[in-house]
Order: sequence, then C-alpha cells, then structure tokens
Amino acid sequence: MARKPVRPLRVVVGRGSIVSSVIDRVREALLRRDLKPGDYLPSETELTKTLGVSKSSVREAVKMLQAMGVVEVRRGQGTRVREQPGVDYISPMVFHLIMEGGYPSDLVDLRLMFEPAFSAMAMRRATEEDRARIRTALESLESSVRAGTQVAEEDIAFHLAILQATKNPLVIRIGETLFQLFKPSIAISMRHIPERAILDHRRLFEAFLSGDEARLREAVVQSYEGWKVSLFAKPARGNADPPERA
Amino acid sequence: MARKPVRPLRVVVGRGSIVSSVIDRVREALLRRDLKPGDYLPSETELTKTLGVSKSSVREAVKMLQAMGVVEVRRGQGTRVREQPGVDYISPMVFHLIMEGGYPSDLVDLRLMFEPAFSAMAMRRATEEDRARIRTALESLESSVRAGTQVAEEDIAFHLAILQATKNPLVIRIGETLFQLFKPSIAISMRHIPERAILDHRRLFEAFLSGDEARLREAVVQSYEGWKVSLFAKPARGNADPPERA
DNA sequence: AGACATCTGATGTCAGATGAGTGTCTCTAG
DNA sequence: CTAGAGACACTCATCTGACATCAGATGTCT
Repeated sequence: MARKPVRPLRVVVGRGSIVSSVIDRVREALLRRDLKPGDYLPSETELTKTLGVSKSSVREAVKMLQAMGVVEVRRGQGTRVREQPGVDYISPMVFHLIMEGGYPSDLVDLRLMFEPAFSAMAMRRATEEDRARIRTALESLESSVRAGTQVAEEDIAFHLAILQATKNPLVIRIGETLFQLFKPSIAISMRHIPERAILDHRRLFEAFLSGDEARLREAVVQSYEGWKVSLFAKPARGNADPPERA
Repeated sequence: MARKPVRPLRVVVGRGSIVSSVIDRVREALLRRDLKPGDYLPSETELTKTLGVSKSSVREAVKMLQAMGVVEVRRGQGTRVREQPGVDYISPMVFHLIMEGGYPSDLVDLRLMFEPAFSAMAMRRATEEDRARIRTALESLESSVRAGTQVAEEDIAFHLAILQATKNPLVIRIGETLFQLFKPSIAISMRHIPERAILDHRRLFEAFLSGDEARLREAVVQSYEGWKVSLFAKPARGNADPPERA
C-alpha cells in the first residue's frame, strides 16, 4: 500500500471534487451502518490523514453535511451523526420562500393556508404557559396601539407566540420567515386600521382559548379581511426600507 | 500584541460563528432583493475583502449554501443564486431514518398541515385543464402499479399535478421541496401496499372533482393513514442490506 | 477564416499557524 | 480520602498565503 503520498494524488473519483468524494465516503459509511446516528465521526485531523486530503476539504465536506442536517458539530467535542434530522432540512424551503418573492397576493394565499393550520395545531398542543405568553403578547400589543407607537413588531410577536406553541421547529421556522416577509404590510395595516386590528386579535385569542377548531379557523380568516383591504389599497411592492446597509 | 495594524474586526455577530454570519449576510441580501435568482455572487476573493473574513470562512459558507440548494457553484466562472431550486439529492440522513422505520414526526406534521390546505386551494382554482392533467397523472400511476414498476415518481407526479393547480409559485415551491423529502418513504409505501395506495389516490381525485372541501380534506388525511401504517407495520428490514463491518 | 497560444479571473486544493472551547487528569490543600 | 484548582490534551474555528485547475475572452500564427 502507498504510505505517504506527498503529492496531490489527483486520482479522486473520476468526476467530482475532493470534497464530494469525502461526502460520498461518509454516506457510504452511513448506509453500511459503519456510522450510526449518535456516533462520532473521526476528528478532522484524523480524517485529513486517513482520507489523504487537506483539512480545508474535510472542513468543507463537514460543513455541507452539517447544512444537510446529517451531522452536528460541537466545538471542542467533535462531530456526530444526528439522531433526528436537523432544522436545517427546512432551510431550502425557507430560502426558496425568500427568493421567490412573488406577488403580494401569493404571499397572502400562503399565509391564509398556513396560519389557520398552525394555529389549530398550536391550540391542540398549547400548555398553560403558552397561553400565558400569548396573552401577554396580546396585552402588549393593545397597550402599544393605545399609545400610538409602532406596533408591527408587537403584532408579529403575538402571532409568533402562537407559532411557538406548535412546538414544531420546522413549522416555527417557516412561520418566522413568513411573518418577516409580511412585516411591511402589517406596518401599513396597523397604521390605517388599528382598532380593527385589536378587535381581530382579541377575537382570535378568545377562539384560541375556546378549543373550538372551526371557530379558530374562522377567526384567523376573519382577521385577514380587514388588512387585506388596506394591503391592496396601497401597493406594498414599493418597499420603503432602504435605511440599512453600510 | 497587535504588531500589525490589521484589526481583526471580530465583532461577533450576536450568536454564531463567522461562517453563519456570512450566510446571514447572503440571506439578508436575498431578502432585500439585492440578490435575485440568477444573479452572480461576488467572487470569493471579493467577499473576503468586503466582509472582512478569510477565504476559508467564505468558502465554507458558500459550501453550506450550496448544500442547501440556494446557490450553484461553477468552477472557473462563479457562484450564482439558483433559479429553479429543486434539491438535487436526498440527504443520506433522511434515507437512513426512513430505513429505520421511523419518520421525523415534525416533517409529517408539516405535510399533514400543508397538503390538505393546498389541495383545497387547488380545488377551488382548478381549470378543466388542470383536472385533465391530474386525471392523466392518476391513470399513469395506476397503469404503472399494475405493471409492477417503480412508481414513487408517478405518485409524486400526481400530487405535484394537484399542486400546480394552485397557480401559486410560493406554494408550489414549498410543496415540491416537501415531496422531495418524502420521496423515499413513498417508494417504500408503494412497494408494500400498492392496492391501498391506488384506492387512496382515486378517492382523493374523486373528492377533488366533487368540489366538497370537507370531503377533500378527509380524503387527504385518510390517504395518510395507509401510508403511515405501511411505515410502522413492518419496516423493510429484509432488504439487501448485509450489515457489513469493514 | 480557422486553429492554437496566452491571458485573466474564477473556484479548488493544499499546508501550516493560531485561537478558542471542552473534558480529563493530576496535583495539592483541607 | 475527598474536593477543588490548574495543567493538559484533545476538539473545532479562523486566518494566511501559495499553487493548481478550469472556462471564457483575447490575441496570434498559419
């Protein structure tokens, strides 16, 4: 056997890079059950030696595996195969969501399909703590509206509080992105019809407490009617958010 | 000692590593529409300069984005944001988990929340053409099952046909990604209970034609039951998988 | 005009050094 | 003998600079 190839040893896998060959090795080991969930991978320096590739390549491969949700890297300890797939799985979906952009109406569609569903799930799984958190968020929203301050943040915080109660990291991640995309329109809506918004939110919370799923879905859908009008009255497409970027 | 005037500029963006901060920057640029699908990212050396991080960090971040399917790297040319995503691969981890007989419940939750909703939307918006396409997909699926060939592709094609009828690019993107993740398990399910699968699909299509939303949702949920049972009934243990120890 | 060489700028790979967490082992003080 | 403090031996994280390889544009020779 060759012992210490000092030269690049440009043999690799016909087509494909060094990095992807490293990934292939890990995948093979995984499918062969040489590596099982919970197992630690060899350390980076060790992989460097046994695979005969540089540290950069090993690290890039590990980063890709990490992004795929295959492994979990802990500084100072090591890299191990995940037991449960990571939240990173959802990253592609989230990024696509961001990139697609789409027309406001598409976004509204998506939210209109997503929010009733996750609200119902949140209601089924909510603990007393969750309900308390949501109540706090609602009260904070109401007092802000009365004070006449900026409230888009608090509006979103209320919905996020519900989102959290689903206890599902994937759903939470998508929801967070969705609400972030909605932030500008919510700001506009809140500026135009604050009283209506408060009413809608309160009704939504009461429905949430009632445990009646149909009623909850109804309340969610109803809460859209108000700001939907304000959304189309003023094209939210002209994003007025340039005060950023250095 | 700072002998060199090179300030590390190590601001440490809130939580997380340098690499993830680079990814965040890209995501922000995406959100701000500074980067659109099809655009080229600045070159690695340029990112190194403008972001004030080393080339290794930039490369690792790009690799992660690549693994997420966000960007496409072409050697000698550059890195660009993908137009039509579509994850090239199913991560080994998902495959592994499925073979173990389990399935990430978070993912199942998500589909169970998403598919009834988009199916209902598709039903409301479907044109005669859409219905014809779906019918064709269903017939193609049935004949493939009778022929005993591999049918996971056709199963997914049926669901995608429904998805298309929503006419909402955002919803379509998310749905595509979701089905890609489920593809392996669908393959297993189809191998075990093809008749049941056909029955479920046909019932789903009939409900779709009926225009009755409640009935449609019911059909969608029902189709999960069979699928779920096949996963937990008896995992495909007897596959060609000799536990080889190297 | 067409084939070939060169230039340029991009990603890919390598080697080595330094920094920073984390767990363990040992040595010491009580 | 035990508990705590510190040294140590890992781990991953980051940076640096060099060279290799690839793909397109440009120039040059036949």
